[in-house]
Amino acid sequence: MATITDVAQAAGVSISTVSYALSGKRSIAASTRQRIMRAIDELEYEPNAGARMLAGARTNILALSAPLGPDGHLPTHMRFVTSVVEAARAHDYDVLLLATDDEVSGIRRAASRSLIDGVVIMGVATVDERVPLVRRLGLPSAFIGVPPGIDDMSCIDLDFDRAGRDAVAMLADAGHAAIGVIGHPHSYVDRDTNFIRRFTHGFDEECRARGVRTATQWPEIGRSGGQQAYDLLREQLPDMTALVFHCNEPIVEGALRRISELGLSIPGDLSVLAACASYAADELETPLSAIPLPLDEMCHSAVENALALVDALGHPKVTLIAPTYLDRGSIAAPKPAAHPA
Amino acid sequence: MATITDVAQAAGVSISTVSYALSGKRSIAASTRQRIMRAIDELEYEPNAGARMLAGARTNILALSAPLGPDGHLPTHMRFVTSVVEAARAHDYDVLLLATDDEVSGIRRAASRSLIDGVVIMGVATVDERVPLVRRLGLPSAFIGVPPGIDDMSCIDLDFDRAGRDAVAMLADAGHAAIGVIGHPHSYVDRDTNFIRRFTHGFDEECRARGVRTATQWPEIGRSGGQQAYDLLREQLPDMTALVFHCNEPIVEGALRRISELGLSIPGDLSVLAACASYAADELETPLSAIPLPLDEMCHSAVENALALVDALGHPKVTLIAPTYLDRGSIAAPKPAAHPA
DNA sequence: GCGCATTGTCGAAGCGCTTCGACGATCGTC
DNA sequence: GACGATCGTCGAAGCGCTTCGACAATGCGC
Repeated sequence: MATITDVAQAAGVSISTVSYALSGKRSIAASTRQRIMRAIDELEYEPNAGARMLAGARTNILALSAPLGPDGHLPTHMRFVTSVVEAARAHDYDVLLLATDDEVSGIRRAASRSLIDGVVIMGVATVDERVPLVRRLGLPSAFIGVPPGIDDMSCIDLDFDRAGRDAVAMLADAGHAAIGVIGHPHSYVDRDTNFIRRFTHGFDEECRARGVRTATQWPEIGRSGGQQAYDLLREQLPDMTALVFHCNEPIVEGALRRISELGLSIPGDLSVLAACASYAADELETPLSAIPLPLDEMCHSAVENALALVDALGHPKVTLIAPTYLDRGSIAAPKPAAHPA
Repeated sequence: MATITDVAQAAGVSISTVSYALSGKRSIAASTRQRIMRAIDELEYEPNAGARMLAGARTNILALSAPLGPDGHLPTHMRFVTSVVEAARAHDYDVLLLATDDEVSGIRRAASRSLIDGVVIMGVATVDERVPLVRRLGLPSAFIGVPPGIDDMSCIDLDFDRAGRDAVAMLADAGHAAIGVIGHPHSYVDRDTNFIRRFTHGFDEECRARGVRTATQWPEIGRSGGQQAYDLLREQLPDMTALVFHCNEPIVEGALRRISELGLSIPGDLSVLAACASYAADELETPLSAIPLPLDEMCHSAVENALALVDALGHPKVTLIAPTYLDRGSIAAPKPAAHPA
């Protein structure tokens, strides 16, 4: 392993000159810089991480606090994790993965050891212990998700409220007067997960404003949960002509299967919208029109937010990403005066 | 942030005494040790990671090289990642996640910066560039998976060859003479993924030894791939009475759906075995008997292997975990002289 | 020409810890 | 009593880097 001293000797300068050439914090003559860079290439020099951390108080490591509970949706989780790693790499940052159940102790440990420059926090609960922790630590932090009532933190999220409204508007504009919702597993709801509340709030408000009748089922996890939820919805809302999925793909698949078993066609008999979909709604057996979850954009923004705070260039801000719409033909006007579902 | 100097002052000893009390590398009087530990508690001291790395050449970070290709199975991947993180935590190690496409540069970077003590490598291809890299770097490395012809590395894996043999034996013992296989997506096979070759080798050898006829389909990714694979298998092996899945759950689900559509019952008309299942085969619509992938055991062993090499306590070894069997009633004797599938 | 600002480079200090070498006190054996 | 081993603790060096303060040379404006 070549050290900075080796590079300095090879380039015929002092080690501080090498350090400045790398950091750009002082002017270096072009010819000197070239000599140094050549020496670095030839010696395959990589700065020692421990020395950099100790001397410069910058580690180039972000923690990702990504607790995976027993009911977590693995594909979505993995997508988030991967996207954060990619975004961090673009800034020469590595990601230390904190995936244990007790994420508070993970953050505390890594921060207290001065091992991380900042943290990206996902899986944000309504009352999230990580908020006061990072506040107390003064740790540059970026949330993927918005804990309610928090405005002194950097948060990025889809505008779930808007998404709920848009979902209703879209279906109401197509003529639907009775819209069912299959939501996330009730275990998420029991945990008072904030994004669900925001979506539901927007959805319900828009229904009220437009005189649309609605009912929601919070299913069990898994395909059978989706099937049962659809059956229950049909009882609750017998004239339902449109269905909104605000849940992940196993539930969606279960419900779609049930719809198919009942001989209902999409969108002929039932219009379907996948709202805030983290999955590829076009790869389902029936491709669904969707309001997609802008997962990559969220992750990239979260990393930018965290690094802005690390560099003291930014201040905490809450950013909501406007929902978009992907039309895959699963929405149409309801059949006249029929009771299709 | 309290430093070791603060602790030493509070305990009335030198900083080297504090260091020895923490490391246990020199004898410390019990009363002195107590004074020190009390000071550590009161000051909430955590050692500075950079200083430890620089002074002691031990980082307490393992890298996890976990490349996720475009056809990767996200749930399985996430399970592996989580399990490695958990295993590392048990040894007070954190995990640096290298999930970028070019995993060779990730390992090289982290090692060259002396940022990691070792690396756990998953997603092992038959010809894997990471093998010569870690060999050249002399980096303590543990593979989840066995690159063929490699015996100077620490590898842990299920004994896929044995699993293939056991699958045949189990079904042949129940009386099946024609067994179909739905394997992993052909894109995996195109990549010459070694665990598939080992499973297939054991499977085919055991079929030959027992005079069992067999055919294999390598489907497209996804549910429809599973459905098509099953249909093709029925054409290839019209008297097929048993089916082995050696693939992940979307394909399994697609094939199971097709089986159900054809009005076939499991195990009455068709015996089914999930081989090397990384998913919870008991949570499928039809719970399947399975040879499970011992994912957690593999990950924990890999971490142990890596740390043994870090501590220079172990030498590279290849360990194959014997397959186990979970009976969930999806295997029975074939119907006499019928052509059920 | 003089003074000030900029460019370019240097040596030294020090970040927080680990570990080496040393020393004093105590104990056990001859 | 003398010697060697062990226990217990210390101060100093140094790990590889960043950054401070300083200095010399050069360029520009008055």
